[in-house]
Amino acid sequence: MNTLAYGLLSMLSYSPDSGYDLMLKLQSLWPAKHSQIYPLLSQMENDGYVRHVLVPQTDKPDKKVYSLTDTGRDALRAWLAVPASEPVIRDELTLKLFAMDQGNPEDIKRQLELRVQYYRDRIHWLNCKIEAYSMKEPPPSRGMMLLMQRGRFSSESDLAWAEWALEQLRDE
Amino acid sequence: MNTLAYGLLSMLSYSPDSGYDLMLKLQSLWPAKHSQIYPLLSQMENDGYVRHVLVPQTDKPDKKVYSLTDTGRDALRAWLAVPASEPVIRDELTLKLFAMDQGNPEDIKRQLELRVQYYRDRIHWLNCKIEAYSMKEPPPSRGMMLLMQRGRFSSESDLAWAEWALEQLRDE
DNA sequence: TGCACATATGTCGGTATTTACATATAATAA
DNA sequence: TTATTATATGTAAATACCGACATATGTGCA
Repeated sequence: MNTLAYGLLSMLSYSPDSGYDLMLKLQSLWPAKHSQIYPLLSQMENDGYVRHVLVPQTDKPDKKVYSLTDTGRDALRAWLAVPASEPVIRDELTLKLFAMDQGNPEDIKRQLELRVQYYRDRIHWLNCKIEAYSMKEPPPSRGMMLLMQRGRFSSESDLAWAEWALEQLRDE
Repeated sequence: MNTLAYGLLSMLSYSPDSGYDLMLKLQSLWPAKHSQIYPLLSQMENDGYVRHVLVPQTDKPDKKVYSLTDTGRDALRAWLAVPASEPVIRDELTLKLFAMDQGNPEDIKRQLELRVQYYRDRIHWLNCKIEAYSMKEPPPSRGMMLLMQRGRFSSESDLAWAEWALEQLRDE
């Protein structure tokens, strides 16, 4: 039971779901490919944390819908009580900025511009999501709201930094 | 040559350094354990990107000091020109917030408080580092300043969010 | 009809990363 | 004296993660 496994349990605590959809929904919280998700779900089922039923579909391929077992819900509860480990951020751009004196300034500027666009897109996506959720009945969970606000906070701050950094570089 | 390897080349582009010190200095940019650094440095030396000399010390154990070769500097320059991949953030706390309705609210609050302290410490550490650098002669590289400012931006924003989130939870 | 694409699940091989095991030197504190 | 800590380097085993390969269904478009 690694962090990804608890991420799956967390998702399933809301509602049963297929591996495919779990994979899509997890991307913003704990990115993982389907090749990591599917075997992990089998293993978790083998260990008794989840179970699945086959759901036939007419408009799409059939799917396996997983749900929490009591064991799974207990494991989730226990995990929630232990302090979260520190966040890890891996961003190649920080390394390139660090070494930028060795390269072409234009290349670095182009990469910062790409990053500015990345953050703008992210903010737009978040705003759409927040709007969609605010229309929902019943209103989404507290945790969900906290997370979406966090996305806003940090994306706005990252965007502000990237734009500021670009100005710094243009001034030279 | 993976991202970590380019991180090492980036560090070495400033000055020759030991594997041990490279490991320490990389923690804030691309975290890695010594067990990953040492074999990678050997391999990079084998491939001609770096070379090392043995430096005896009297107050500490002897060390291997690595430096860039011309091949290494060329590789670094080429890497700087290709667009950086998107950042990856892995934070267990986001998953726990997402699933918090399943657990004890007090546990979540405690973890948010720990995180508030984490960001405060980080900001303090960054401020010390920025002050230390601003006294240096000659002044540090542009990239270094951009990175330290980024650390400030995002830590302040994360701190603000964590404190806001705690208030939200206390209000219930 | 053929093609591309989203949905859906899976395996395999390789790379990246961590944890644990191992060793050695020098300073410092108990 | 002994223990601990920081410095310094390394290996081995296990885990986490990714990219490629593989297959199949249903939709929409040319």
